[in-house]
Amino acid sequence: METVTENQKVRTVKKLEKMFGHIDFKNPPELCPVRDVMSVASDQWSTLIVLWLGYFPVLRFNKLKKYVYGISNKVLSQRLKVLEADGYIERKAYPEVPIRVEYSLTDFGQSYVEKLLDLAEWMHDNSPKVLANREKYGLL
Amino acid sequence: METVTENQKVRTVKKLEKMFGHIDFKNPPELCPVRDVMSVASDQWSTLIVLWLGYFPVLRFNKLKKYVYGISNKVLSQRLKVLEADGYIERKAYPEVPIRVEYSLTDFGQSYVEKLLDLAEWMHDNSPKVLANREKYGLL
DNA sequence: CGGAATCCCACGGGATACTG
DNA sequence: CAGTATCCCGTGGGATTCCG
Repeated sequence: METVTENQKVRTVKKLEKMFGHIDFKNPPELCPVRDVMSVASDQWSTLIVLWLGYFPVLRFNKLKKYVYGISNKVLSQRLKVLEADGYIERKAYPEVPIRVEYSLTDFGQSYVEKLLDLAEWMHDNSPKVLANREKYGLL
Repeated sequence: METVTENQKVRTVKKLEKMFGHIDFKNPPELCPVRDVMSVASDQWSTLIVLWLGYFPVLRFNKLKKYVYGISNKVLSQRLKVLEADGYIERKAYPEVPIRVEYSLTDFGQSYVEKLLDLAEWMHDNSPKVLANREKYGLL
């Protein structure tokens, strides 16, 4: 059970002040990190990909597809491209026959995984609570 | 610049082991917290809603719609319902005319915001790096 | 004011087949 | 093996209207 102190709340507000305080809603802000950057990396499939690459230091396309079960070829290669472009992962192709391609986290991606994993762990620990809520809510 | 030590990596793997280690890919796992719970709360619109409710202790529908600019009525009320069902937020309706409805974080939601904010801050701090990567990647 | 309802379209994304 | 290309479908979600 996590109790939230008033002090924590105040600190939270302060942080959010820095992130959101300056936004002018008349003129849509140029660029919002949460919208533009975080939404990409925190997409449902991308998070799974990144987490699995945090688990195994290096993975090939089809392994990844197996672990991130349910993902299609199209979406997987799409997400991999974006994650590479944004600097989270690295792609190494070996010109053998048949070709071999290895994906791994960059240092940047590794530090992202640490953060993401904090959240994932919290979700993991609290999912029973959420599911209980859901059910209770459904019964009303 | 964040350097990732080998020790950190090892701890990361250990955590992921606990979360993912037991999964059997032949039979799709019953329920995965990251897929089922996290994906809901970490949806792009939901994160923005939750963060704004961390900023302002209580918000009404139209205020929320203003802050989470770009969101439609439909999606906003949809997300609010889900967030309420999952226990992150609380909805209070005052039977005045015209009716007034106030949304706020539950204690549970507040503790979620703390976690989410950690990630958002990291994104905020690192978005320049990501955007630089993106551009460089685009030029190749 | 806070939504629910309706309509409608774009496009995200699944399945399959094909290629370097 | 690692994707790309194609096709096709479902639905998420935007705009608008209406109701309590």
